[in-house]
Amino acid sequence: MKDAKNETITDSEWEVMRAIWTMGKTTSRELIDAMNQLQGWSDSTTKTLLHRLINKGAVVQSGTSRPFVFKPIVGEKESMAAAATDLFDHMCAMRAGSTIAGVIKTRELSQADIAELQAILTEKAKTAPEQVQCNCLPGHHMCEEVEEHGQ
Amino acid sequence: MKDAKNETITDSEWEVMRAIWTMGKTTSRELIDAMNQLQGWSDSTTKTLLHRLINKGAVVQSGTSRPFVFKPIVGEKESMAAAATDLFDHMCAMRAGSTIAGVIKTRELSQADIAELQAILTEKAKTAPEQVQCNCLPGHHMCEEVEEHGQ
DNA sequence: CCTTTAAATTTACATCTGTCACCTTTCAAC
DNA sequence: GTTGAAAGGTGACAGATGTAAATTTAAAGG
Repeated sequence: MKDAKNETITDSEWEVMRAIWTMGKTTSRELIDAMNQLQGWSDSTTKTLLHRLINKGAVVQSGTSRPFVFKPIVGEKESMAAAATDLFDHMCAMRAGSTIAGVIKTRELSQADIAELQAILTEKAKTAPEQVQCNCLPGHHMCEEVEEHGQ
Repeated sequence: MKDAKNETITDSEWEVMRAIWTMGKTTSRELIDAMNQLQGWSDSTTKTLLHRLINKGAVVQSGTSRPFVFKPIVGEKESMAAAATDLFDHMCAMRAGSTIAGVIKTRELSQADIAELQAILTEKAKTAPEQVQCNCLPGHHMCEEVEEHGQ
C-alpha cells in the first residue's frame, strides 16, 4: 500500500496513520492508548510503528520538550488515492469497472458522494470507449469470457 | 491483498495469477516464459510462486503426465472484489466516496461499465444517508475537516 | 533400458513485517 | 541535586516475501 509520497506503508502502519489522521495531531501517549484500544497492541508496538512512519517521512515529530507532538505529513486523502491507484494498477484494466461496481455496492456513500460520482460518470461517458482492453499479457489483448469468467 | 477465498495473495503472486487468469490454463513453461517477458523473472521465481499459489489453493495442477496443466481455482473477478474490499476496509469510511471518485477519474471505463455504475448509484441514492460517519476511532466519530484535510 | 533434457520440487537467503521486551533519557517533584 | 515515572529509542525475533540456485524426477529418443 502506498502513501501520498509513494512510500510503502504497511498494513499495521496504515492503522496507525488512520488514528493520527483522525486525531490531527497527537502525543505518543494518546496514540499508544488509542492503538491499544483499537488493536490491542502493546506500547512498544505502537512506538515502533510510529518511528518507522517518521523514518518513512509520513509523520513528523515536533515540539522541544517532552511529550512531543506527532503530526501527519502525508495527507489522508492523497494516501488513500495512492493506495487505490496502486491496487488497480495491478489488476486487469478490463475488469476495473465491475470491481468498482462491487465496491460501490458494498460501501456506504453519502448523497453528496453519489452526486459527485454521477457527475464524474456523466462527464466520462462523453469520451468512454466501447470496450476496454485487457492489459495482463502482451499480445494477448483480451481475457477469455468477460462476464462469467473464472472457473 | 486477498483472493476469492480470503487467502492472502502477495503482490508477486498476484502478477502470476493475472497471467494464469488471462491464459485460462497453462503449462509451467508457458507461464515461465510469460513471466520472464512481463517481469524479467527467472524460471525459478515463477516456479516458486506457482507452487505457493497451489499451496494456497488458488491454482490447481491437473493432468497425469508431464507437462502438467495449471488452472486457476479462485476467480479473477471475485479475487479483485476481495482485494478491493480488503483495501477499503482499512480506510476511513467517510472518505470512501472521494477515493472511489479518484479511481473512476483515472481509470478507463467502457460505456457499459459507466452505465452499470450509473444504475447502481441511482439505486443507491434512494437510501443513501446525508453523511457517512468516520470509523477510525471509537467515540471520535468525525474526522476533522472533510474537504481540505491533512496539512 | 540408458541418456538427455525438460519439468517439478527443495532448499536458500536477504529483506520486510508484525510484535514486543528492555534500555535510556527527561521532566517534575521532592 | 536525586530519583522515579513517563517518554523515547534500540535490539530482537519469528514468520512472510521476493528472488533464485540446486536437486530430483520423469518423459522421450536412440
